[in-house]
Amino acid sequence: MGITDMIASFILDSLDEADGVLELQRSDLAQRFNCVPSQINYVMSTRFSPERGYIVESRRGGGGYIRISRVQVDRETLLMHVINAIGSALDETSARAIAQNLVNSGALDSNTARLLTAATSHRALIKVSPALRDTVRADIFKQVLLYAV
Amino acid sequence: MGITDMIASFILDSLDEADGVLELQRSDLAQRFNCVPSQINYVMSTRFSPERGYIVESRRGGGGYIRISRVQVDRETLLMHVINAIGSALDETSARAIAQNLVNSGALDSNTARLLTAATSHRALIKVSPALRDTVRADIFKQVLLYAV
DNA sequence: ATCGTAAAGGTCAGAAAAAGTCAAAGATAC
DNA sequence: GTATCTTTGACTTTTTCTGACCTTTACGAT
Repeated sequence: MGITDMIASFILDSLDEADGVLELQRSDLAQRFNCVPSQINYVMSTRFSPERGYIVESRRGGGGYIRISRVQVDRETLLMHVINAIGSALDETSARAIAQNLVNSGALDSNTARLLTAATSHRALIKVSPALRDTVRADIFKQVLLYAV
Repeated sequence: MGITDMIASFILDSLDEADGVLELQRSDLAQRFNCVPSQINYVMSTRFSPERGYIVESRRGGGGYIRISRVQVDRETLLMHVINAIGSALDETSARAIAQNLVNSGALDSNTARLLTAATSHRALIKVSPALRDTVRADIFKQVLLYAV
């Protein structure tokens, strides 16, 4: 088993103990596993991505941290399907449609849907280059579903 | 938790007790937290800026003081003010702070704030080129606020 | 009134403490 | 063999903390 998987399983264990929310320091963790700090970033992006049902927040500077939270199982079941279905790009029309569907199926209240639609609207993303726009829209959409629903 | 956050939360508590207006002495506070006085200025400018909804006044010389007051305005005025104040770029830290402050002042419910924070998070915008990121964040933020009004 | 001094608070730049990025080198799997 | 996944480290950015030096104000002494 490589370092990445050891670190990942350590974090998984800690998450269990800590009831789903864990705050740690990148350099500590790196030291514990005897690897460079940037390895931790790799673990985060490959093992604790939103697609896998985790929220990762961090802060730099003195007293900085990395916080990992697991989304609730119930919610996970509810939303993972949608999040996975979205994939890596999402056009505006589909975004509206998905939001509307989530409202229809009771998974989203209509206010949230409205804001989600606003956040991923053409107007909000007008400055993003057209080539990237759908990708960014997908990221925002997924991030909001994970966090805010 | 670093000194800055301890001082900030001490002030927040005192503000609550004191009904929104608080007068204190820089050197006292510094002594209480065992730090240099200029640390207090740092706390003021990073945690109690007007952007975050506070007014800080002060006076030098004998009997000098620092007065911190929390501003209260009605929801729509506040939202519009914020929308206008945001300008064309917004970094992630400020976005979070503004959202939190809008919650504190009752202009946003915490669900909306979470959504807003998620939609404008670093992770949601990671694919946007760094040069554009703060601009796009500002656009999304304003767009969502407009629909939240 | 004026001046001097002590008692505040303000500024700014640099050091220190984190975390992030990215590309290249090394492994592994097929 | 080659494509994908890991590992590493040099460099960057953000945030906090500190101290040396500056400005403003109050209060007495003259």
